[in-house]
Amino acid sequence: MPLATNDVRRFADLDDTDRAILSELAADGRLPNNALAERVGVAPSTCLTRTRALRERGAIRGFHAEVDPAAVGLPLQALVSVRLTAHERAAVDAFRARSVRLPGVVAVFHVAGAEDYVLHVRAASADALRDFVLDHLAVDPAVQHTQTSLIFEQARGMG
Amino acid sequence: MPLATNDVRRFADLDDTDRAILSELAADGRLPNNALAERVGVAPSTCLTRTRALRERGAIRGFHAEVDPAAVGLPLQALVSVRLTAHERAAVDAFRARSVRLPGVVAVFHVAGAEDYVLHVRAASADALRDFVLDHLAVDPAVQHTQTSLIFEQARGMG
DNA sequence: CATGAAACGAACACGGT
DNA sequence: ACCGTGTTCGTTTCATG
Repeated sequence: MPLATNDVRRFADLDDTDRAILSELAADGRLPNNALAERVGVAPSTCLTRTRALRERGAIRGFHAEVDPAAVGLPLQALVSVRLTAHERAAVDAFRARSVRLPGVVAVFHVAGAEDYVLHVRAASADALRDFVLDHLAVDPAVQHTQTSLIFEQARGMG
Repeated sequence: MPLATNDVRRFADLDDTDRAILSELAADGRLPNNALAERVGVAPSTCLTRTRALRERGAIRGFHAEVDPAAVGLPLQALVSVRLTAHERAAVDAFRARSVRLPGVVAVFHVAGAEDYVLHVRAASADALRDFVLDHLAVDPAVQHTQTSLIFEQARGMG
């Protein structure tokens, strides 16, 4: 089946007000609607309509709390580069589907270049990180090679 | 001065209810307090107290809208590995402080291993991505080498 | 398509258990 | 500490320009 991933209309008709709303909500996802309306310079009800439209268009994918990894007992983070044995579509898609469900996986990047995937993972300890790689990746016949880089520090940009 | 980065009390006294709240809010940051209370099995006022405490403890760092990069005109994403020329603390910290303020930077990871930093960046086009690397990284005397890997697809895990 | 007013529902502070 | 209640405030809908 053909994949219609090119939704051009997405950012074709994006107002200045829309961009302002996205920017404000990216910075503070719990900003009340009336406060948001005042910041972007429209009436609250108008702002609500805009925000709902952005949600339904897919411009806003969702709202999430940013949780301190250490608070949930996962103080360690790592980037794990993964090279697959085969590169057909089925094998690649299957690996992505599997990896996103693994415990501790924050994000999965399918990348171009020498490596196929980069996994952003959290772990409770160095042992747990090692176990994660060995038990879930190294044993996977689809995985040819992995390289784990511990994250010393992470900082968020502004997009 | 010594750096007190080991705040053990952070997850020393974390209730089962607290963990449930964090999990729910990570999945849906706009979940109303009374609905959240029902899901975790406490009274709304209790739930509000818990949530506020988690915020002030730093367990919840903030709330953010997840915005589709394509919607804001930045359809391309990449992971840029950066190796620095010097590895003294001052140089490393300075680079992090600079890189998080660069336009299009989503996240900055200071990693162990062959590379020093991995930058998660967004760009409007291949040209814009090239310009970003050349204008902001290649010209930086603190940067020895970079390697850019285009992101084909990104998926979020469940933590 | 944006606006204002009116009904609805949630957030917040208090006193009680 | 947790819970129920009342007040305050934000959200949502509808009618209108």
